[in-house]
Amino acid sequence: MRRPTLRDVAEGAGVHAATASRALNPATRHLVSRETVQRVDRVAAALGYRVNPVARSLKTARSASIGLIVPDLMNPLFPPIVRGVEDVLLPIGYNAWIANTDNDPAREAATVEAMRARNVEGFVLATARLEHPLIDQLDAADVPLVLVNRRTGRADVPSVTPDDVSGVALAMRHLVELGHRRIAHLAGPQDLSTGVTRLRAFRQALEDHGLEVAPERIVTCKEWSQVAGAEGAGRLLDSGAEFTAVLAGNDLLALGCYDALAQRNLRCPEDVSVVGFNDIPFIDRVSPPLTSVRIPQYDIGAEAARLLLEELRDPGRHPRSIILPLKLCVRGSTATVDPHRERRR
Amino acid sequence: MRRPTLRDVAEGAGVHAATASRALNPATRHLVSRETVQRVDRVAAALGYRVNPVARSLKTARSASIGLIVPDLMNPLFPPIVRGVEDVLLPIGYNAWIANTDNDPAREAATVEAMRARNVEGFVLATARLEHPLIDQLDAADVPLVLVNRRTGRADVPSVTPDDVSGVALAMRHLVELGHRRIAHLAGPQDLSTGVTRLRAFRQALEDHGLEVAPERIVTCKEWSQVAGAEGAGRLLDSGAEFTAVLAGNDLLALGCYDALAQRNLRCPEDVSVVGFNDIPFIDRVSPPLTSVRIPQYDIGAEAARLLLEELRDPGRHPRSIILPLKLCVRGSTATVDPHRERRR
DNA sequence: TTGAAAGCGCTAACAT
DNA sequence: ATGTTAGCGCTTTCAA
Repeated sequence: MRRPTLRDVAEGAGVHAATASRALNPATRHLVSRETVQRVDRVAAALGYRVNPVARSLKTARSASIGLIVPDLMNPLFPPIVRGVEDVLLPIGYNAWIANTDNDPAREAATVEAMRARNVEGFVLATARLEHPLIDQLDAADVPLVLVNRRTGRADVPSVTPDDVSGVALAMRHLVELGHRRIAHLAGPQDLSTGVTRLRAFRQALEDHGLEVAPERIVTCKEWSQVAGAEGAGRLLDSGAEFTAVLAGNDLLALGCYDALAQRNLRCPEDVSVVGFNDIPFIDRVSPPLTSVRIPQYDIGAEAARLLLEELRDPGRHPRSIILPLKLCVRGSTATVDPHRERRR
Repeated sequence: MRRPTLRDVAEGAGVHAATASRALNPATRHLVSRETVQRVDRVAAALGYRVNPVARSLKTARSASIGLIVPDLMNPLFPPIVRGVEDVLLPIGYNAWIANTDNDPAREAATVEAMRARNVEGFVLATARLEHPLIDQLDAADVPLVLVNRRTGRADVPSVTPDDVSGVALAMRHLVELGHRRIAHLAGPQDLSTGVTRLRAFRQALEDHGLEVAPERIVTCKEWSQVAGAEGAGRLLDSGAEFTAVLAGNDLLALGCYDALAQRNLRCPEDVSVVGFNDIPFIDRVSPPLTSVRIPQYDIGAEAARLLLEELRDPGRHPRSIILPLKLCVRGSTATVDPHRERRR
């Protein structure tokens, strides 16, 4: 009951293994006569033959699979991206091997190494930091690579990212239209492109609206998490800085901000308005309602997969990056604010 | 700049490749003299040698990796399970290849086949249905296997599951103590063990509390999703059945129930109380607050990984299954209910 | 159009 | 303690 090998098929069809190989491989099938192909196919089907991908991979140094590296599957932002990648790759016979790095560079390096050693043909990486030796190294080794959601500091690595600048502008316009004049920013990690870009766009938006850029209204969080958001918002609230609204770098930070407000018996949006970013699944169910900038997560994954496939098929091609448009999801009351109101102490 | 092979190391150390192989493999290192081991280690380090797992796998038919098959990564229940599995396996040098089946049996079969062909040594499966030919087949082929969260119809496949019966009992006791007497159940898919077990436990709990088991208060949902929950709750509400509380089969169904209630201008908990199951991440933030039964998702993953490792190390061993305890997370007002109140129409 | 032969990189049974 | 040899299952160049 051993799994049949190519030799078994070849013997059954009365041909040499090499011929059977050619007959079974769509790319070389044309080298074999019609009758032989049919005979081999029939025997293969009868025996239930399946090519051994390990042997094939040892020979060809390919694998019909790519690695998909995610920093944190518990962040609801990433599962839809995974799905987008899979939906493009699986139908054309590629496998996506998903791995979770838990934001740990060592774990990331180990996983990438393990996958490379297994001949994955490329990577979709959602873990990019601005300074990212591993990415530099992969790029230098000409490993096909597409970054999603975040970019690295270098411009020449292909990526698929949301249009954070426009997204922040949308969110800020919304707040300004509600009457807010003193707006704070709960910024994300400044070693990630998303954190930096959104902070920069925040400053730009203030200027565009003729508002003061007050450094004390900007607080940086160490990671994209609810806990870090609560900690950062706590610093902001306890600093005495004056503001009526907070633009959170993402939804998890916004949730943390909610925690910090509740802890200080401040109401939202009566005392402070909060706007989030990403519009993660289920965020439409939280209380108080959170207005958020929607990112096309599934499309980011799908586009990344397509970009990677292009790279695989045409290695010399000039690297491209894609920026996807965002839209604002307004939730909760849209009552305007007295711009002169003071935050309750 | 070719990746160094074992032969390169062997030549550099002046030994035969077989000796180098033995020296580098912890399991066979004792067969080689101390000096030779040192010399080989030094050369390997200098060259940056890494074993080629594809070649090793072709030879040994093993892979130091297992497959982790998840039905739907977008369901927040699963990422913590993934993490539990990884945290046990990675430190001992095993890789977990994660795959998402999107609840599609064909996709599941293809993924499992792809992984088996790559010599994964076992599976952690979170996709079990009660009737599940693929599981029967894997079990018949003696593929090491642990089911998580859900079980199949057969008792002899190892599994790690939550104690759904006790969980339902806790939830029902809570509702009864709040004064509810007519309690409905939004049941999950009846081809999954979780759906069936929770429904059965619901009936049992009614009897234990001396309450009537009214068939019109039980509605089955086709899948564990918010949409299916809204659809099921809609049927329940529109049927004219009388009830003051709903036990939802899981949190996603509970959220769907919220949608159905809101659509009909019914308030929660004033008109209908809802209790969920799983206590998924972020469910503590939804409005109105949802009481839910907490499942130790991370522990389920970790225990499953341990069970699988035992199977790998001791294949003949009698299969075990593990049931993990649950607890109730009460949220929102705990005001008691007039048992004679009528649901608003 | 097909066959022969070599080899991808490694391990393990056997021999020394 | 180390070397020899064979082979895991496949693809691919070369020859016929």
